[in-house]
Order: sequence, then structure tokens, then C-alpha cells
Amino acid sequence: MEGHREEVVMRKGPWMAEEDEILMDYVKKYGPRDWSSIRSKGLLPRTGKSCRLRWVNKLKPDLKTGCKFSAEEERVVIDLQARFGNKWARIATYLPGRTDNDVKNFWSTRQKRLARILQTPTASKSQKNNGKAPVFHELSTLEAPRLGSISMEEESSLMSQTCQSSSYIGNPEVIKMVALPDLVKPSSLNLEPSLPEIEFPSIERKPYIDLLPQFSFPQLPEPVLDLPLLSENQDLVLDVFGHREISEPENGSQFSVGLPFFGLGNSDRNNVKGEGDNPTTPDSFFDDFPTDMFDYMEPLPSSSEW
DNA sequence: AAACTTGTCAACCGCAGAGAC
DNA sequence: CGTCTCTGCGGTTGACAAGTT
Repeated sequence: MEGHREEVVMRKGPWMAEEDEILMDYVKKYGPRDWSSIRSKGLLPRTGKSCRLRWVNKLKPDLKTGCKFSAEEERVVIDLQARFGNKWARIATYLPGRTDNDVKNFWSTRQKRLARILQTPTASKSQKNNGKAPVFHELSTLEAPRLGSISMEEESSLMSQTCQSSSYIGNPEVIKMVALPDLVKPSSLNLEPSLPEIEFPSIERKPYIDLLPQFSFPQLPEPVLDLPLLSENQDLVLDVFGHREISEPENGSQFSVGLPFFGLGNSDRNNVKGEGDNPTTPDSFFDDFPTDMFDYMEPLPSSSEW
């Protein structure tokens, strides 16, 4: 136990500009590999892991650092998460300029928000039916179903369970999130079994799984496996994403998810009033919602197009 | 203005697979 | 075949910023 080896204390924590510079120089010279030799060459008192992580998440060229996910990117993540599960690295290959860490952070923020909303429905700022919503039990984990494998029956019962609690109905935030192809796994919700089931009027409802072609994979960019390829295919990528704009304006626009559950067809999102004045219709039910809750949604095709 | 909450980001950790020895 | 090292991935945490009360 001489302790002569590894006298260099490994640095941890935030990277300094000088360290970044050294790391960049190293990659320029040797390429993004042999991370451990950065330490063994005495260039940086950092582990190879740390160096690699820094490069991948911050220093690699063409990263969209500091830009919020656009509506399109959100759509892609949600769609792919439903398909692949938490395969962040894989998902990130479909998002030029995004790292697995970015995707992971985006998703966990979203999950946290959903969990919070579901746990304390009355705490939502836009909540109007104060005191009417039942309190939810502790939520364990939230996991989106694998849409690729979910059956129609499962999806159907999933939705009806999701709609069982009136507190969902009163909570636009929940609707907003659940309307995305990302349903809370009902088994994890611990819903009050005795709650009366909300009867939705028999709306002609196209199961959203059938609507998936709206965000089906042919629309997705090819995985971006290599940066040089990215620049070569940039036009293609931009074509798919539609614009060079990195961050969407707050009133973001073309999100083609819609509200498949409620057959909210052809609706101007600022004018969700539909046919029928039945107070229980979903359309009038949406009237109470802040207009911005449909920020990321695009009107569905009219039911006649289904 | 201060306290609190929520969102975002960066970085760590443990684990697993692949390849070299 | 077992061990070691490197690499990559996913989960988690903590710091900080921004927003809200």
C-alpha cells in the first residue's frame, strides 16, 4: 500500500474553460476516442468517462445547447419513447443536435410535471373546480405504454381508466399531457377504484393508435449517426423538421397530435366550440380551458376524413 | 423583498457489453 | 476462460435560474 500511484487527484464537478480547450485540442488531434489517455498523458486530471461525457454533451459541434425542444422535437421524443421506451441514446439519434442527456432531461421534466399535476390536481393554477377533485394517492412511477405493442383493447381500457377520475377532467394540464401519445400507465396511477366512471357521450372516436401515421416513422428523420453525415443530410433533416428555427415561439404551432380521444375534429384551437350544446360534450368541456393548452396541438382532420 | 416552487442543465454513479490480454 | 479496461447507457442528483406566492 505505498500509495505512490494515482497521486493525481481526479477533478470532479463543473468544467473550466481551460479544461474544455484542452479537451477540444485532444479531440482535434486524436479524435473522440481513447478518453482514458487524456488522463494518462497528463493532459487533464479527469477520468476518461468524464472527458467523454463532456465532449458528447457540451463540446461536440452542432449541438443545440441552450435551445428548448421545439414542438416537432417534443413530438418525436414522445412518439419514440412510446415506441422504444427509455432508450434515450437511440431516440437522440433521430434528433440532430440533441444528446441522450437532453432527451432524458426533457422527458424527466415532463414526467415530473405530470406526476405533480396528478398528485395535486387542485394546485394547478388553471384549476377551476377547487375542492371537487379527489386527492390522488402517491404516484409511483409514470411510464408511457409501448404503443408498438399495445392492443386496441388495452388502449381502450387505458383511456377509460384515465378518464375515470373527475379530477382529470377538471385539469387541463392533465388533458394536455394525456392527449399526447403518452398515457400514464394506469396500473401505476392507483386510481380510486370506487370512483364513478365518467360516461363520455358516445363520440365517434378514432383510437389514437390508428392516428399514429400522423407521427409515424417515415416522417421521422433518419437517425443521425455521425456528424459529417448530419451536415451532408442537413437539408433533408431540415426538410423533415420543416424549418431552421430551433426554438419554437411560445404559441408554437404545428403539432399534429391533436385530441384523438375526444374526436375534437377540425377545431380552431382558439375556438373549440363544436357542434352541440350538450354540457357534457367534450367540446364544451374544453371551453373552460386556457387557449394556450392547445399550443402543441394541431386540429385533427375532420371526422369525415377518418 | 423574501421565501418557496418549479424547470433546466450538467455531471456523477453504477452497470453492462465488447474487446484485448 | 477469466480478468481488466474502455466505452456507452440510463438513472439520479444537485446547482442554479426563473417564476410564483
